[in-house]
Amino acid sequence: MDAKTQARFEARARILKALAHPSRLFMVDQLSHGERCVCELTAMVGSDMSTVSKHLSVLKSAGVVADEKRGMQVYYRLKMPCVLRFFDCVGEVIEQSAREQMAMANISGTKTR
Amino acid sequence: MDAKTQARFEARARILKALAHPSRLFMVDQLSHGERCVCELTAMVGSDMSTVSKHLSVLKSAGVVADEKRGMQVYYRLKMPCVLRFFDCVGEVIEQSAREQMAMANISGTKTR
DNA sequence: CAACTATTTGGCCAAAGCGCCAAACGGAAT
DNA sequence: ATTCCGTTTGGCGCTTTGGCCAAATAGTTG
Repeated sequence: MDAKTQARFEARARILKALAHPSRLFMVDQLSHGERCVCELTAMVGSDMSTVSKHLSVLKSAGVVADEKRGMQVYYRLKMPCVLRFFDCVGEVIEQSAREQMAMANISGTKTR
Repeated sequence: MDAKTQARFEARARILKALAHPSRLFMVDQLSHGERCVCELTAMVGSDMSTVSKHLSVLKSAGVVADEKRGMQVYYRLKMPCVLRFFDCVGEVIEQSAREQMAMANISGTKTR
């Protein structure tokens, strides 16, 4: 794997890594319905505001969201709505896995994984 | 965020986390061209075979790839080709970010990030 | 069976990620 | 100017990840 290829996949991995957290996915999902301020997201996610803020900054530096201070709050919005397409495929993977585990359980009493 | 929602996003995050590593993305990309055995992937990636094997097992338990032992080797194949669609969007994000950084650099000598 | 090959597993260690708390910041209101 | 509010940043423990090595496995070949 030459340096250029390496770099390309590292860049891709950075984006995916930014998305790879339940709270962050949830926030992306919320932002797909329109912009939200940190306080709204904090209330929805249910963790400390500092935690939420850090999650948002991860998404921001990955280029997935953008922020804008307006009045007293900071509003975040989804910058790359195409990330929503991920969810379709991810959903498929999950359902497929679920189906297979069912099938496995039926064929034998063998425990999956 | 109720428990059900929580669970849904955790499941999604697991998949993305499995993909969120340069070597694993590279392997997924390779597998999109057809199945490969561990030794082939090891040669391409350039790390220890044990490392590659562990990466593959991460992808496998996420349900992204499947393995099959044939002859002396274990062949892995892409189980959910839809993950390839991720790359398009990820590419967009990267290009978009690059463009913005360029613009930033032009407007002022301000350092980005 | 012994030697070999391809792969997986366990162990170790360094590095990264996560969540909370407390402190710093910046703008708004009094 | 002081206080207040929403937000970000720093720091600290804790868990997880990643990569190498060495050892265990499994199937093959001589």
